[in-house]
Amino acid sequence: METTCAQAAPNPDPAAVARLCVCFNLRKAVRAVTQFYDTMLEPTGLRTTQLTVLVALSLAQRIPLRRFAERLVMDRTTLTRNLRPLERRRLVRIERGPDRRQRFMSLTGAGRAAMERALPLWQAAQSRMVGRGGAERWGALGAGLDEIVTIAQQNLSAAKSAV
Amino acid sequence: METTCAQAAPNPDPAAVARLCVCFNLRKAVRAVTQFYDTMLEPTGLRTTQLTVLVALSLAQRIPLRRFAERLVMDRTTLTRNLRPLERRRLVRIERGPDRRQRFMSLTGAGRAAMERALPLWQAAQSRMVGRGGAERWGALGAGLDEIVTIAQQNLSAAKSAV
DNA sequence: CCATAACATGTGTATATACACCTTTCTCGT
DNA sequence: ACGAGAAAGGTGTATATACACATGTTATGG
Repeated sequence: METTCAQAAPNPDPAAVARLCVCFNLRKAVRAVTQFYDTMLEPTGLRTTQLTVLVALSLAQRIPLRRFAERLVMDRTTLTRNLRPLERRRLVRIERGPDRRQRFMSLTGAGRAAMERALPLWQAAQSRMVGRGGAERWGALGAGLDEIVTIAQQNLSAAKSAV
Repeated sequence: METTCAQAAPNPDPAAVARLCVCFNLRKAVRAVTQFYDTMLEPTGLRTTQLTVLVALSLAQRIPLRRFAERLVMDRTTLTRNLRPLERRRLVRIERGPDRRQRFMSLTGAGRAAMERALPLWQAAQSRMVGRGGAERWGALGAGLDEIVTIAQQNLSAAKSAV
């Protein structure tokens, strides 16, 4: 037998919200993990965010800012600001293309060298996170995260177009 | 047959780093998810981070700052700054206790009301993320995130004590 | 009782993140 | 060829995050 209709949905229980919220749990995890990776990378003077920019850039030489931001699932203007410290340290180079609106980014020699120096420390941090035999378990989690990115992006554009 | 020993470990392949890095994948996911939740919560004037602070505070009235920060896996000083906008809007109250070093935080009536107004919107966002029948799959992911927090914290203190 | 350590918190600074708005440059229809 | 709109990017502002350092407060050993 069903409840007799027309009850207003009650607000969710705050304890359940705290336990179940996808966003909260992800943010909590990212705080813990970023602190650890950043500590491990500290001798290189690079943060994890900066290393990932260098790594992604090493895979896509001379890419315009907008496409690079999309690839990183990062707001365009966030990428602009994140490049600032790397540019100051001459690890990345930004040049105009023939279409003078576009800016093309690429790694400098110093940038590639800094990345190479940092990779062993990244490997150490990564190994301690995934541990022995963690490959399968982390594989599932990584796939879940990829899926989450897709769903969140679909939901976001649905929410925006449903003005 | 094994390789003849004594090769220096080669640097990891940048493509593998980008694909496998726990920190990078988490941060990417958190960007996408936070954007979606924040968009859904936009009518309330609260961000997801702020809502989670209100929710957590509703579960722990009059808690000192340090303990609250630990519970959220958040740096103490980060919490101080995150409280600022909520305090300005009179959603949380901060008072000294008998031990005059401590600050006790608690929700105001307005804070509780703002939380109650935001919860339905949070529920809508959450439902769209976990989807139909997503409970089990998200359950596994949530457990994985909890585990990641534990491992990252253990690794962090190990790294810090191993000066 | 006082000096010192331990403790709780705030501040200065730097990066990470994204929205709203603006400027510059290109494209395309007429 | 020109003007409207699209496209690429930057800036102003606000929050989120955390480390190094500074301040005030309590506990504690002599």
